[in-house]
Amino acid sequence: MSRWSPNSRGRLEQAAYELFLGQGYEQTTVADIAKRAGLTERTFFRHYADKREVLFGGSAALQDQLLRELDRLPSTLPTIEAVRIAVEAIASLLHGRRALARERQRIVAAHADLQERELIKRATLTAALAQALQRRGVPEPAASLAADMGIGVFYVGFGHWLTDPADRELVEIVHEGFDQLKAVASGI
Amino acid sequence: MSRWSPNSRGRLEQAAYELFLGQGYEQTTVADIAKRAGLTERTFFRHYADKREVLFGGSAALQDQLLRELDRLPSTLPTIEAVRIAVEAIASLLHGRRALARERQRIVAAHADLQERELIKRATLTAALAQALQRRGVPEPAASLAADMGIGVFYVGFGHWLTDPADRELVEIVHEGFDQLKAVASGI
DNA sequence: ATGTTCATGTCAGTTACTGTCATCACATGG
DNA sequence: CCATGTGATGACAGTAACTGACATGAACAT
Repeated sequence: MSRWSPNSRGRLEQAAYELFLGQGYEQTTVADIAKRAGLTERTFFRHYADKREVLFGGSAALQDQLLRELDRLPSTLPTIEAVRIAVEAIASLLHGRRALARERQRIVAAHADLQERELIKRATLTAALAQALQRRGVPEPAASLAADMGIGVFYVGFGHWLTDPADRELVEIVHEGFDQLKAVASGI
Repeated sequence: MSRWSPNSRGRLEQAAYELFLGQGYEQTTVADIAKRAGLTERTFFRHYADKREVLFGGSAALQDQLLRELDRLPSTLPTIEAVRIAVEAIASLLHGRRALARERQRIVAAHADLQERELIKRATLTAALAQALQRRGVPEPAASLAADMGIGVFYVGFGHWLTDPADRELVEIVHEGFDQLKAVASGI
């Protein structure tokens, strides 16, 4: 058997969530998190570049899925349709995780430095999408605009998904978001 | 005469710029900055919430000017025109400071944590503008959209201003940016 | 067997940031 | 002219985020 318990990264993430929710983000030290995960502080920083990053482990998966989905699509598709399908793919990734997402949102909303991190993740995602669209042959500035709109629709929908009392699925909300976007853009 | 030399905040800012440019942002400690300004580290943190903030002293002035200019304008003006005039007002605030802005940009571009701060400043500015527009009677989501567009035009123009070899004034660039925005929005 | 790799531990160090109290020029009011 | 704030700064100790360097030992390859 292995020298160390498996999935140390996941254990760190889980420990962090438990402590952040139980005693607050600021009141939780990295040493606390590591201890609860049965590891040392030094090892935490081998898995996460800094304390905030433990709350953003999912964004890499999101970006991967977005780009992979885009690659699967025929390049004959209109740009906005390709973006819609790719964004809906990452929306479906969050299926059944609304409670978790809400808890995470509560933590992030309460701390300015976490919001900073969220903004740069969004900017990175947008830039990656814009670049992928350019690789598909979409010229500038259409690629950047389409990326902005697509990620914008995703985040707006995400906010609704978290706060709306009705529990519609995020994919649905995002789908309708694109309908509305088209309506606004065509001046209806 | 006064017990302390005047303008300690300004001295801290100047010292910070000199050191950041001379020996790099990371290599410069807050103690270094304070010492060069003839103050102590503790006093630095009384003027700036953290080390990064010393590079963002101007954004408060920007926001003030933006909102003040907007208040001066008659509410009969179309929303986009009001936004244009207010944004052009803050663009004129940077007149003659291009060299300084370029140096600052070089520092910010090289450090992810500074970019995070820049993004949240932009988001704050956008939110403040959207709120001011709502106070003028602009309904949602038009207020938020107009704010996004206005600040977007400003930042895109700012980027061109810094990188373009031709030295057109920022106000001009921003003015034309709004023209282009209108053209794109009306489907030309 | 033997060497290598790789995730982790250990430990010492730096630096950003905070709380608390002292100091003392200046203003203000009597 | 004296007493009494007030406000910006200094002094100092402390916490916690983050880093560099080296050690360890199970797993794995040869």
